[in-house]
Amino acid sequence: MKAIVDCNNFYCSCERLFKPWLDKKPVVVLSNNDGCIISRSDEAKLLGVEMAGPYFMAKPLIEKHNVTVFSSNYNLYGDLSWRVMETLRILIGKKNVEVYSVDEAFLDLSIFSKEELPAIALQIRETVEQWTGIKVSVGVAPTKVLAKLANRMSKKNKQKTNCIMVLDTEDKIIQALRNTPVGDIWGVGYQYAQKLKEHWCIYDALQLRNVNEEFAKVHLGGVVGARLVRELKGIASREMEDELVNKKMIATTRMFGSPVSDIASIKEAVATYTSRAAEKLRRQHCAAKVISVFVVAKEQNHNLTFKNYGTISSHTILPAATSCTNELIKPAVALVEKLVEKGQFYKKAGVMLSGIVPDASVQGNLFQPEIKNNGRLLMDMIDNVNFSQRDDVLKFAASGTTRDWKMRQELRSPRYTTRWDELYEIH
DNA sequence: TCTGGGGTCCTAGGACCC
DNA sequence: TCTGGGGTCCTAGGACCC
Repeated sequence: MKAIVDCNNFYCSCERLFKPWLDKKPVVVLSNNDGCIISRSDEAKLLGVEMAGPYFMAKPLIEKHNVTVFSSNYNLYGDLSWRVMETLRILIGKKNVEVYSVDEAFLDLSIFSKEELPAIALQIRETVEQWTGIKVSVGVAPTKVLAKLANRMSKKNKQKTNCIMVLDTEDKIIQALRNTPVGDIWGVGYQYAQKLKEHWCIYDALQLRNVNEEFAKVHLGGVVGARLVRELKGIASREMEDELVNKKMIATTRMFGSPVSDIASIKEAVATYTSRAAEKLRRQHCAAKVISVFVVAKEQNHNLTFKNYGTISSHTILPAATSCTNELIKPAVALVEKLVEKGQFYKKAGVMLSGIVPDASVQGNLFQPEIKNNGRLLMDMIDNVNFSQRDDVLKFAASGTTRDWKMRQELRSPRYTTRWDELYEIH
């Protein structure tokens, strides 16, 4: 059996932890640039504040009901996430925990007997809350997809379920599937849900479970769909994954605080993103062979959908994989030069690193037979200083000093647990 | 001049997730 | 005026090879 542990309204819970007077009060957390709403407390949900809705549209409702609003504070969330995951690792063993996202982890519970599972689930929920202050929900079932489904149910009626749902019999599973709309299954997104309903009158999870694998293969994205249907049937087809797998792509992308047309500013932004991406790369002890840059033009025509419009990108293949910021900034800035048009306003830019290899195995080439790693020592030093002092004490000149393009983040709370000068104080 | 079958590798793009 | 950021996996199709 498998479980998924999911933190309830995670970002909101993190904020409340240090502001207990917000308990039972409506709270929301905004995305970067204070663009849209990415976490809501139960009270905010009840008021009808939409998930992923633009902040400016929800603002009247938010002000009317006195909802407390925060900009996202990823330092805080990241640290609390680590505490939750560490608690899980202590409780059921490092090997049996797969961190799936900042607020979710899968657990392999096959070391326990079926009879023990409800008690184990309860112990997990209580211990995490006691040790970290974060409330979690636990869903238990034979497969990951069914565990996700159980978790969803546990959250639906918290009084009744106590945030725990164990689907350990065929009857319970069938009942659960029947009550789950097809679009709420993990792995069925908007497109597939529409298609299933319109073309084949498949509305709930039980109906989807009863299709044959061929159908799933043809209509739900090949082997992915076939696996999904097997999982619904209770046949585990998404196994626990090894952690510590290195990322195959590393991206740093941001909206600008307001549209920018000045090419020098865009270069600064891209240089800054490159530094950040290179840090991530070094943290996993890797080097990258390909760097891509994209910019997104500001819409000029409101009939166009805001997403994906006006994105242009280009990439450079480096002579040898590297993780040195300076070696990456140079091609990145050259790409900006190539992409950006004079007079055009841009609202977003990003840097992506791919062709990622462990840095122990960096391949030289004919013209650059020997990879000198002096740069790496310098980089480590910079990373250490930036980590122990504060972000970007040391940075490359190309990143600029004024940063007019920086995103808005007007409502961020202190980084209580990761900065000495922002430590929580009791008076 | 015209012509097969089988394979690999790479990239772009689509779908999904939180 | 104002709509996030960071990932994954898979497939189709083109280039190239024997």
